[in-house]
Amino acid sequence: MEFRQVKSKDQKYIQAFGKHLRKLRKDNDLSQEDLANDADIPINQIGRIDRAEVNTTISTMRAISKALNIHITDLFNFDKKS
Amino acid sequence: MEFRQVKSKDQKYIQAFGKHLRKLRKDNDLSQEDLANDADIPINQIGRIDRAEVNTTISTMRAISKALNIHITDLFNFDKKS
DNA sequence: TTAAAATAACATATATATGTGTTTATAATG
DNA sequence: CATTATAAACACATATATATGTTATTTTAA
Repeated sequence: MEFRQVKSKDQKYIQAFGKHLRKLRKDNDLSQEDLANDADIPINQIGRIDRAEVNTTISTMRAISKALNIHITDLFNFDKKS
Repeated sequence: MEFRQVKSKDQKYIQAFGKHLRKLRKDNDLSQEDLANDADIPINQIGRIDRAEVNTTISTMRAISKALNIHITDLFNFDKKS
């Protein structure tokens, strides 16, 4: 598969999303593995979202937000303007 | 493909998401076709989201929220508790 | 330098996004 | 009521991408 980034025109947005998720995770002192375990998703998937390799789905976002004990919309709080 | 629903354990959540999207769309007096045109996504896709046939992605949600002139988080406002 | 964490590089099943055409439902109108 | 138009649902098919898995390499921290 080689190094990849999401192809979407929303690449920058998805990068910001990943960066924000990483911050939320680190603020909680969680490793990718910790969060993956808590959210019950594969370890690698967290890294892939962090690095904007995927344009993830509602259910994955929901699993992550639950694991972080935040509302799903908090995952988008990096984006203060519409 | 026959009648389908998302298989995710978040099926109910995704149904609520779709129902909420339908309300937002109708509040703006938009047909599925109108919204699809504004968001530059296929006509059918709006209906599929409405009916919870898909577990949609960030980029699709973003396209829709832009077309509705709302913030992406508003698509989750049906869900007041975490 | 050792261990832990994260990145990368493969591969694959399943699902999203898309497209086209048909059928059904809803609304408007003569 | 019948008819027409519009909107939405349904049924099929397919390219691409997400989610997943495994292993190896690199980075970071202890």
